[in-house]
Amino acid sequence: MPPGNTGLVARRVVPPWPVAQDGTVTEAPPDVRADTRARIQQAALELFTRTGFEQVTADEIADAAGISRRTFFRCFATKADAVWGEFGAHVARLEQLLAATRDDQPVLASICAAYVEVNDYAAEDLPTLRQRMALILGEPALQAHSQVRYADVDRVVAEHVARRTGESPEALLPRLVATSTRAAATTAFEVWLADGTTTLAATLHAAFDQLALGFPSLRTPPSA
Amino acid sequence: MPPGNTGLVARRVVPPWPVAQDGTVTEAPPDVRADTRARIQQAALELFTRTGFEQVTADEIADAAGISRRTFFRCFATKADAVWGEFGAHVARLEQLLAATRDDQPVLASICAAYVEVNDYAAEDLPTLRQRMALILGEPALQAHSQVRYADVDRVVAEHVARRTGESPEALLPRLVATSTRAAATTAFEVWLADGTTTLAATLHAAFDQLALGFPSLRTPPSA
DNA sequence: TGCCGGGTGGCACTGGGTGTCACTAACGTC
DNA sequence: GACGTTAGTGACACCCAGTGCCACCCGGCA
Repeated sequence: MPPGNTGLVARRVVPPWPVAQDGTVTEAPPDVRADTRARIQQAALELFTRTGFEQVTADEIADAAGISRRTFFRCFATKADAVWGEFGAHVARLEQLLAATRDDQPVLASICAAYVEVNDYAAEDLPTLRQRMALILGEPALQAHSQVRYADVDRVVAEHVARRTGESPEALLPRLVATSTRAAATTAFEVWLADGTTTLAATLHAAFDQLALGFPSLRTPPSA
Repeated sequence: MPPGNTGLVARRVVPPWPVAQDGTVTEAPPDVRADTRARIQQAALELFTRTGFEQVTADEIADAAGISRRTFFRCFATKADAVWGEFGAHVARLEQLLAATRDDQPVLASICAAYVEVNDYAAEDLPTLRQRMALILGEPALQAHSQVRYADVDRVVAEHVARRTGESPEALLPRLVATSTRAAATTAFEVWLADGTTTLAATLHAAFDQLALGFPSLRTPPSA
């Protein structure tokens, strides 16, 4: 991912097969599909951020990425999916982390640690992450779509809780832990985005602490 | 709202202006728009439940409701909106209930009580509620759309918490309480729907208790 | 050389949603 | 009673997301 490419994305001039950013031609395209996917993602993120998700048509993204509209929809089932990087891989990683959890740790702590680790991005990737999350949390259409993606996360977390407690993944507690921890995670993301001075990890921990302690600061009514 | 009309909805035979279910013509239509809205809702709910949300076209709903496609989209901005009854009124009522809360009650208890009261349906309305919620929680497209509607709920709850704690509605705690209580509410709905033996109110209370106590059953690790 | 298979582009089609215009039924006014 | 006004409506054209289909191109392989 070339940094310093904040300007225009390649437009139509991109040759059919991958040329590295410095201009050298990679002789044997290792994975054509992955390269186009990446180019499309970059173009889409750029356009969405500049103009707004609804205002950008699939044709415009395709043009900017130097491919056809049809190819765009072959790489991403939905306009919205172009924003979600390799989210499936993230969910898989979350699942692995949860599976590797030691049983002597409280369940909520395990989940928190897994969330923190999955969202532990390198410093140079943070700008892209902010861009992505600002879109997902800000654009109504993407906010709606997110529910479908998060359903996978919830399923994974609920299954983990169910394993730990011996209940069914369909029972109240596992589901509730899954949905409320995800609520905590997304809220932490929102606050982190809006704030800008704190770490994502710190905000996640703060949110999970509140949740795990049952919102202690709310426990005592003003008791006038 | 005429009960006992579980059969087919009016199809095309409906005259341009309102005829009561028994056939008598109401001379002066009291509120044409509200009547068409109700007819559309009923037709949409019926068709969606029978065939699936994605499979039903706006034309089919319009036909079933005896109006034109254009009129359908004038009454409901979206196919999905036809499922959400008068949700705006529910949010407004939730807001009133929260505003009327006594300050000597713990915040979470107030929110729980408000949720329970807003969702306190008469026995004869429960079937429709189940139908509606089964669609919203089951159909991916509606599940996605729900996020947008719930954003209003979250805003209302966050503002209430902010008032009670003196924080900004944009701060972590108010947002977190809003999103996680909503998570609790929707999870309770899911479990209530799937179960069928419990009360919605009881399930809501159970979920809120877990949340308010910080998931006590998870607190102690197996401590082998 | 011919065959095969994957990535692609072009094209037509469905369906959600919108803007516009014309029609009609109330309603009030002169 | 003729007139303008207004709200609800239907018809039509349009944009755009997404899909199915087919033809093409190109690298690999017998």
